[in-house]
Amino acid sequence: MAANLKPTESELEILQILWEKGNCTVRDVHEILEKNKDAGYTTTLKLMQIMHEKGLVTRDTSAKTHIYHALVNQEKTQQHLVDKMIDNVFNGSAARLVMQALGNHTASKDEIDSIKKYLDELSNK
Amino acid sequence: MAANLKPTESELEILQILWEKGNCTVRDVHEILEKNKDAGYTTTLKLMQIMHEKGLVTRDTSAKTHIYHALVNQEKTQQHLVDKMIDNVFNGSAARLVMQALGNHTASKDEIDSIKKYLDELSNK
DNA sequence: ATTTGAATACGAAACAATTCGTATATATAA
DNA sequence: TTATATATACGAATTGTTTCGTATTCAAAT
Repeated sequence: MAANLKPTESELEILQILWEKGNCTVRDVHEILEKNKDAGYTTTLKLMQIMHEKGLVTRDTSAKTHIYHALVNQEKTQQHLVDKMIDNVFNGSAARLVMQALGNHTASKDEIDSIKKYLDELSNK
Repeated sequence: MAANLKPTESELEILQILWEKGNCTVRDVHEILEKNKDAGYTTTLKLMQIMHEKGLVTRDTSAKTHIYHALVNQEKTQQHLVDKMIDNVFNGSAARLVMQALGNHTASKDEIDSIKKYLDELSNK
């Protein structure tokens, strides 16, 4: 089953949690989600079941409480979404996206410095 | 009517054309869309009608053939989408998005230079 | 005047994403 | 052992997006 690189928004919220935590139960995920939005427990459960059907996550069902784990790669998924946005929203210009991203979103000095460093490495290749 | 800053994917495709061209008929838009995807004329028409209902575009209906014009601001829309992506996909880190955007998407030397210049201005403010 | 071509309007089907109610199983504490 | 709390499974309602068929209007060419 080919890994789906275009998760929906809800799926992405869940993936982010799984990427960070590694292994989670539905309840783990749900408790974190609840902080920012409100939806019932069974909604989260259903979403994660669908994600499993789609091959976005694996789960260990050996115990009563299942343990979920992200199956799609974080970087690849991010890359795919960024590429799509560059194409879809910025007419193919990565630079325009970058400036837009840094413009209003007040990156800290540290962040800006690390980006500069990164750019230097990039141009020296 | 509050301007909708979260256009759907199809709407975004149309907005991009309107942002670039300024004024367009449905046919203008449709002919450009057709190059990349295939969908019937009435599909494009319907989408643009819906966009009008939502307040994403205005149109001049004084002649038989209506003329459409984007009503939402390009930069604001882009900003909104980028912010959402930073939040949604990169856990709030603009820097991570920037690096991901520049990493694979091989920005040209010129682009990289202009980004550097931009960053310098940013840190001197 | 009639035909033809191109435009809009509108409804509805097809598809996708989200939400939640209810049934059922299972472990644990009383 | 029974009650309770917590899990999963599953179906279905709801909402949003996309697509297109068909009806109608209007202008221009014949």
